[in-house]
Amino acid sequence: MQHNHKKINSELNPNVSVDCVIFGFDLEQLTVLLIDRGEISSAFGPRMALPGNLIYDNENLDMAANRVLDELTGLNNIYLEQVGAFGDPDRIHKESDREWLKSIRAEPEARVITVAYFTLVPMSDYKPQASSFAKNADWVPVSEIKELAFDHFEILQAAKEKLKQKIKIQPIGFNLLPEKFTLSQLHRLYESILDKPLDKRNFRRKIQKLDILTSLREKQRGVPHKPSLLYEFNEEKYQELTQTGFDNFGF
Amino acid sequence: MQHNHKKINSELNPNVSVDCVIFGFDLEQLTVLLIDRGEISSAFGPRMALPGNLIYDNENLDMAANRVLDELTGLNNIYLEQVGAFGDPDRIHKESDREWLKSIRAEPEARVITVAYFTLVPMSDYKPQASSFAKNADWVPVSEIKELAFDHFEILQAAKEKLKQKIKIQPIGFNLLPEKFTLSQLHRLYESILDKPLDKRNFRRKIQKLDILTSLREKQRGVPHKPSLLYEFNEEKYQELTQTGFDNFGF
DNA sequence: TAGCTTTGTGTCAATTTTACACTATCCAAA
DNA sequence: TTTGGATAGTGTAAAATTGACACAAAGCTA
Repeated sequence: MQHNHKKINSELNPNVSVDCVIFGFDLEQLTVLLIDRGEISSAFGPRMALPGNLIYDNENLDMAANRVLDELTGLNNIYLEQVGAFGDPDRIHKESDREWLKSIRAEPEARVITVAYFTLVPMSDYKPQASSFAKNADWVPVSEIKELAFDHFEILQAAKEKLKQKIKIQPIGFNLLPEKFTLSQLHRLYESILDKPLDKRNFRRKIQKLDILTSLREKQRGVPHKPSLLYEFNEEKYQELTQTGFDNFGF
Repeated sequence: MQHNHKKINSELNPNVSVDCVIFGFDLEQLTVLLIDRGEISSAFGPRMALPGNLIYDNENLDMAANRVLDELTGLNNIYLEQVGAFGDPDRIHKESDREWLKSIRAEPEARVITVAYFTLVPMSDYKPQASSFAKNADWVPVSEIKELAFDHFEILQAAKEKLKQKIKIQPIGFNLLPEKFTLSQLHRLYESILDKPLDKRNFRRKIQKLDILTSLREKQRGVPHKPSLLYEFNEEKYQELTQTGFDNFGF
């Protein structure tokens, strides 16, 4: 698959990269989009990594993050929020990482600081397509991730932390479910992100009070238990809310 | 443009800098530590800037921030927290900034992304001493700052925002007052940071409930009004609190 | 000693939080 | 067709928190 980007008249900046932590939700658990670097000749070490790469010298960081994400996974036009900068001098110098970098970078030994970004997307709308040096790109449950290339595991932890904070302040996470969803799914989503159990009744009460869900007259079908009512997310009310601002959405 | 990135100890990395937003409180208002770049030959433009400079190629970001802060202002050994990365390709290319950079940098035209840090310190404990390219270093009330060098004004805004968030989650700000302080001073501090009035009685109630203040048997002296009781900050209880974690300290 | 300035204090109503258990509905298997 | 398994859906009462609000006390100064 070919990507068509605006032509960029510049060279790569050997010292600065971006990495993207794209969270999704498979209705069971929180997932994150990873690329597979493939078998790394002689070395062992994690094959999986966050999608990321060097920036161009004349490109701003947000755009670089979007470009890199697109190049590696085919996801494009996504609002990304910064996690922070990671700049340990030897963050990319584990033996296996080094070996891999030699195969893809002009200056594999250069000091690189990276700026990490994150966001949430509805998994169903985004089917990753690996290209460039990504041998594969796919959603992986966060709970299954034990190690990643470079310092990407650390970056992932930081992104999770940001996410926890953010969900207490903004009703994100709705746009991460399919168009029609159940309150239980939303409930599970919040529990996945906050990583702790939430009382069912209290959760439902609180969410409903936000008044950003519209209940459809439609039920789940084909489930081997009492079917749930389906809900839709009300974008309009949501916009209203974020305008007014609300500090008070903690669990 | 040529970059030279051999791993020589103590070579400056031309593409990455750090900037520090050090907040203080003069018992009246929130202040921030700025350096004065002095008269910039022909150009006009803001003279004041956040203390910041390029990192060394083998130095991690946190240490770089501390080193640079020390070099420019004499403040050292301070815990700094990241604000984020700022990387607009022409963030340092206003005419007046350019001219100044020519006088202090080997590669004044290089693309530089900067990682900003912030913290709060008790002003009384830190007397800035300008050196290196800082002609002067001093505390300036945040409310008086209208413009700064480079994108530093934008960085300052972002740091203020972080600070607002942080103070709602952690009882910072105590260590920013003198050892003995009054509740009114603490009250004013919170109002300065949150940039809105807080009800006196409710504020006092809420703060006291935290149980991290010990009331001294001592009064203010020499004030032309009813003297206030003095309080001390109880570090022990504070540690306990941050352990337990508390989500619930909003105003 | 009168006046100015800031400190310090309490209550009530409204809202929010927390803890907690049982019935209803669907599917599948017997 | 009945039964069992699974999840959905629902209400209340006690406790804690929030928000609004006004006046006397203490020190200084003129």
